[in-house]
Amino acid sequence: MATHGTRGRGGGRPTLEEVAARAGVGRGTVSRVINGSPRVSDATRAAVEAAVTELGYVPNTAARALAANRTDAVALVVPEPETRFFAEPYFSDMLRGVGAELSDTEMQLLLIFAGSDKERRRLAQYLAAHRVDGVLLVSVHADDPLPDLLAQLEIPAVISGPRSAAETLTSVDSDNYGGARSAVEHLLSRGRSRVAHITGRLDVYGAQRRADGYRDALRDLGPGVDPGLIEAGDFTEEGGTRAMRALLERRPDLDAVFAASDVTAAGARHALRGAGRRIPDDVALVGYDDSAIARHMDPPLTSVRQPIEEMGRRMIDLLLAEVADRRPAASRGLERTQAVLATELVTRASS
Amino acid sequence: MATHGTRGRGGGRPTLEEVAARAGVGRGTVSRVINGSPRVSDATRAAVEAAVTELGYVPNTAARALAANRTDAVALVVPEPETRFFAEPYFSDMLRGVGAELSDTEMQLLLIFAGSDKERRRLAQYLAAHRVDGVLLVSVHADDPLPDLLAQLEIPAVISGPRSAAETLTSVDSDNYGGARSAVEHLLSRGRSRVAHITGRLDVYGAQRRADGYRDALRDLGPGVDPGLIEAGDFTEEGGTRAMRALLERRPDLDAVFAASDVTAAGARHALRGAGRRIPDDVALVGYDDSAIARHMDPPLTSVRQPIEEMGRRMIDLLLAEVADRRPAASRGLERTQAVLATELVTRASS
DNA sequence: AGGTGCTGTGGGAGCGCTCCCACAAGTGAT
DNA sequence: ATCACTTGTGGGAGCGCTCCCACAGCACCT
Repeated sequence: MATHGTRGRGGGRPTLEEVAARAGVGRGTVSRVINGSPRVSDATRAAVEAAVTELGYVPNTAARALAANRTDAVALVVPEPETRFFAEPYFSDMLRGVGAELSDTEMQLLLIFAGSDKERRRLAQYLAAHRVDGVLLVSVHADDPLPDLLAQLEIPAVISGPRSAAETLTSVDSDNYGGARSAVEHLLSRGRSRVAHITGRLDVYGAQRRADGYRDALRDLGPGVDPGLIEAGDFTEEGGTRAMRALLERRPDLDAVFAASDVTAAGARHALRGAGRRIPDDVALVGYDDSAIARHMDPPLTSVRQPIEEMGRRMIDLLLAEVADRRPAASRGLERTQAVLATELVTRASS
Repeated sequence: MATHGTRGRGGGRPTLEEVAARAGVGRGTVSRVINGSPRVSDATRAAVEAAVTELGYVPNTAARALAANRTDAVALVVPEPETRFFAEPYFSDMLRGVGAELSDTEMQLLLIFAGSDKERRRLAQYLAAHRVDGVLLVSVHADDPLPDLLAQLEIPAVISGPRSAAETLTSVDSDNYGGARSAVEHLLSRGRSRVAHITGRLDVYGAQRRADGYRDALRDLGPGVDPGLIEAGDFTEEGGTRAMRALLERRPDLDAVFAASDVTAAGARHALRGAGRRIPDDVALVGYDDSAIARHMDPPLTSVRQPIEEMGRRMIDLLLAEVADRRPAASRGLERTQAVLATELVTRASS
């Protein structure tokens, strides 16, 4: 409203050039100060900083992005509808870790849902436009084309659960195999011998690894693997109930169940109650994730805790390193980075 | 690594200029096609579109932002820690509406939490850099400086619950007054005459309006207002319990309670049970929000439903209109826009 | 025939930065 | 004194767009 000059000049935000004039230095020098270059004398730096403060200078992100060819933003891509995102504490824990690690950075975090086909097309467009410097991928299914798209566009990316043992992307994972083993070992050590397993969706690598851990623990420390004690679930409550019913039908003498997720365990509990089995007296139950469900279940559920928040932090660390190198790990031709974080068994009344 | 030319040329993404050359037209014409200007002949448009497809051209957002001085992004700012965001279905419903409305747009949605002081400083910096074209504000307290900052920066903004009757920002709200009235009318029509009210945080305008609706309904249709039947709550469960105990002590003969939120009602229920009152036989209970809590309560809770998803949609509509006008509603000097959406009473067993 | 509009088009100027080359001034070895 | 480097600095050249002015071509009026 107070503007009048040549063409809106004066009312706008100060530019680098104006800061330079004010500080009595050149444009390049101001840029160096702003970007923390060490090649500036203390006196000059102080003068520039004063000018920045006086003018209330804030860099223009668009100009910087154009000139430097980077966006200072990374995306957390969730290939699920919003609903699941909110329903599962996994995501919120991850987000907390990511946000915490990013908070002492200039990086901006974008949260992108790609649940529907439409959203996925938008995302593809978005990535093609290189609107982010890097991508964090969580909960990706084995057949998802997203990782390949990212590789093709040469966008740095870190995936939270590898799609397979041959994952090419940099990945961060918790020790699903070890976590499952510790759960089964725990059950065996409590004197259970007929330990059943309700798996997760077996097209998810982590679910396979949990099943592997279950099998190996029984083979190494227990009575061996009985295929009749394994039933496929899908990480859902209904799946857990259905699988538990099938197991009870097939092996009515089972005395313990290791479920691939807490939600699955909740479903299993429902079927067990329906069949009149007491937990843990008749059947011990162990879940996976150590989510709120586990704590609030009746009886409270023994569960394998994953350090999800820390996984988020590690993912950002690795991603920022790749971004700093200006290209994805794969195209550097080096061995891939696969971080695996330890899990912890949280023992409660259900086992 | 396959690059060698002048300076990385050829390996990069195609530019407008290259598309223009390919289509045999000028740069300006391609720009017009990309931006859907009507001033292009059909033949030319087709040629350009073909070139775009062949080259796989995707506009460079940074360049566009710099030249056009807009970002094609709006932010949903949540002045709460992530935790609350995930805990309350309010936000996820809102997000769904916003996302849905935005999905046929080129606009990008950013989700920004500003719970801590540190986060708020970052946000201020972010807004000062004009990294978004507009802002959606939800759940803002009366003394929050954010709206003023936005006004000062002349950034279009829409707020989800006005801070007061004198709100200067464009706002979208549900009819708190009418919703409260309908709740009380419902209780009166069921033959209750000593209807108590546990308010929300009274520094939240919506909570004031609910209290107003409660009072007016009793004055107009019932036995009048008894101040002893009103107790301040704070939207929390503990607050509900505490307030309910105080009410029972003061007016042991009350026969109905209208709580300013479902969570508050859950707290009230706890106190009522503790005092041996049956719901609804002795005391009828009505909540507000129609959240998951209401459906799962025992007995299921009658509650006032707000059309949150639609509120999200309306907010985006209004915001995009302001953004299109290139300035906040306030600085256009016109009357402010205040959308108020109707609520709906969902009757269940608690009343 | 000359105006007076349109419509469609080309391309210059400029958005505010970063990158990098050029160069002055200082430092120390020869 | 000379050379070789290092340190700090200025400013040109661009990044890839949008905006807008200029202008050609054409229709339709006087």
